[in-house]
Amino acid sequence: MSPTTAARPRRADAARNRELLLRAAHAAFTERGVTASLDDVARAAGVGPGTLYRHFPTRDALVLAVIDDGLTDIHRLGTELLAAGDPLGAVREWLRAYIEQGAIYKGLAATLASPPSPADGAASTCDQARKAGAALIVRAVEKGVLRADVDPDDLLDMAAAITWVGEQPDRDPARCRRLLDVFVDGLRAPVS
Amino acid sequence: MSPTTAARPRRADAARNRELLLRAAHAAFTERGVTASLDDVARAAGVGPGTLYRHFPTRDALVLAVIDDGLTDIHRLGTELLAAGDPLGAVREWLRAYIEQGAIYKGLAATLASPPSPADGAASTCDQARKAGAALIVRAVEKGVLRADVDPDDLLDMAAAITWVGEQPDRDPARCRRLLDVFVDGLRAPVS
DNA sequence: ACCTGAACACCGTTCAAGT
DNA sequence: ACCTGAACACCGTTCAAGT
Repeated sequence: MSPTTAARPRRADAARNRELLLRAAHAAFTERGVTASLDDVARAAGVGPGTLYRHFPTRDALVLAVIDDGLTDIHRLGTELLAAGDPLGAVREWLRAYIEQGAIYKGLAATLASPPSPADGAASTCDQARKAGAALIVRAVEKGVLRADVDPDDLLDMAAAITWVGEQPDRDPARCRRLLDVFVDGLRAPVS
Repeated sequence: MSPTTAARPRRADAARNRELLLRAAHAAFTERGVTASLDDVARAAGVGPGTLYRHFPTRDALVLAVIDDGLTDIHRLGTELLAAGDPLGAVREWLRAYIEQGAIYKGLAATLASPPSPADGAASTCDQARKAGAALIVRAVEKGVLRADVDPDDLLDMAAAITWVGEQPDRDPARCRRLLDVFVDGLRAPVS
């Protein structure tokens, strides 16, 4: 699926360069995190730095374009879970997927927490994904399985924050899963 | 109080340069966050870049030296709260202070969460502060006011993560306080 | 319409020369 | 023992020239 954050190039060579850049960026981000040198990315893609900037005017634009498919998956998962039952389990499962998505590149948590709004005013894929998660949280609160004082944005921020914890040195993925479980558990409505 | 992370210079001009660097770094970090240019810091202090590196071999060393007094305060607060009663309130108050300390410079959360261990093997001021907090958490668990599955390191990580949330664009301090309250509330032992 | 790559500014880090 | 500042490598970003 094509990202909503960047126009699809019309010329064949431009489309090809875009694809090469995305592949090179994925490799570089995987190895060195989202702060990887953009010069290196351009070199690995076999294009000049100017071409990279033409396709992706900011680092965040490149990062979000690279994970666009993943964010689409998160969005779809959210709508599917909303259609099914189990409001609390849905929140848990979606948050887990959101956190896992953030864990693929070091430094990604900040971009997920504050995705730059696209210039055209449309909602970015990241925004759409987060909205799907927020809808699940709202339902869980309305159904009375999450505490009434839970704010969807707060919960999304905390999920990104847990991803951030996983980016720190010497934290294993198990710690993030445990943090999420402990956290969601603490937000369950008391069975009064 | 002198930091444990760097040797105190013997010569008067060296001690003075160290002080000038700390002041300049504080100003730069306040304005631009902990990623402020070290060249700028050296220039503002009126010394060459080599002098900065001689006093503070890494950026983290400089950052931790600048906030050393603040960390000492956090440490002292921890020991005082441990001597007094109210195990749950003590944890809450200490975490609030820890989070506020992390909020003084943008980007500080990561350093607080993973302070580099000093070469001499001694505990850094940051380590000592965190240990004081961990002791409060352990007591609260033992007294049965926090859930038994709460791990001190997990809680310290979550506090740093909340600080990190506050570093993101468009999050006001009220959000961090609310996050901490919601979080600690969720970790309270059920009054069975 | 798009690409190239030189050019510029900036930054981190080291180190030879100095006092 | 400590300082200076030149030097080097690297990176982000722009833009004139090209196709």
